Amino acid sequence: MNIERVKSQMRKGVLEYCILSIISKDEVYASDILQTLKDAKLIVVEGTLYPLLTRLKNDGLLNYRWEESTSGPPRKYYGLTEMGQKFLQEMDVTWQELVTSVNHTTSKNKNQ
Amino acid sequence: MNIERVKSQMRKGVLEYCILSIISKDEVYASDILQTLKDAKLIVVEGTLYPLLTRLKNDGLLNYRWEESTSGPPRKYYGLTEMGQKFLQEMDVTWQELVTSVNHTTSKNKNQ
DNA sequence: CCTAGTACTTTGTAATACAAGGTATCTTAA
DNA sequence: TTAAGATACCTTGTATTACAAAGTACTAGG
Repeated sequence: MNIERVKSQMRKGVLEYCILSIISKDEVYASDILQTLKDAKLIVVEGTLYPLLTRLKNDGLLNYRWEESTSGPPRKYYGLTEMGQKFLQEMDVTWQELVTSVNHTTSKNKNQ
Repeated sequence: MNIERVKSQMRKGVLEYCILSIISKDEVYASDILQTLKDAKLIVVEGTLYPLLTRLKNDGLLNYRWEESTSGPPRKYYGLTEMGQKFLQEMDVTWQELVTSVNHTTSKNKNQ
């Protein structure tokens, strides 16, 4: 048991939410997403992200288009589907509710 | 893919944190914890909680004492060890950092 | 071509939440 | 005294999924 495992656990739950949110702002490809998450200290590795993107696509929340790159192989640029946008809105609510619940449960005041 | 799965996912990451926090406020037994979590809309079932309490105890974060009940079999009342208290403090920080990271990542403003 | 860099994919493993069922203890009431 | 119901704790099997590590494929530059 160490704090890193806890951090990893907490991250898991919000990964999909953060990824959908990142994609909602701009068409991006995997490396962009990794960099954005890294900047936000939400560390994720390739082997986690790629299967997750595939899953979200198969669930109809994402779509993508191939785009040529001037510095390597072509990239998959992801965007939100209409369904993805609706889902993201629900996740916004879910996240806010979770924050409220956790802050309430963990508040120092015993009788709350 | 449905929003319930997402909620469940998000809950997972903070379960240990909430449970340690609940125990830090008062000596409680499993049913107390379940009720507190339920009140906070952090639904958990027995089959999840018991193994988790055992794990936290084996990791040295919790201890317990048996106490007779006037309305059924004896109960295990859990308390935090010194190590558990320290760990809880680290989790407080970890949770705050996560909230900051997620809110940052999912803010509507593209350039933040 | 060969090497280095970039991008995407796959495979195996470990962790763990949950559903469902099980065991043990205690109280109550006939 | 015993059967039924309630309470409390525990176990097993399954599915999900993050991660590490290794693999495949494409491009550019010398």
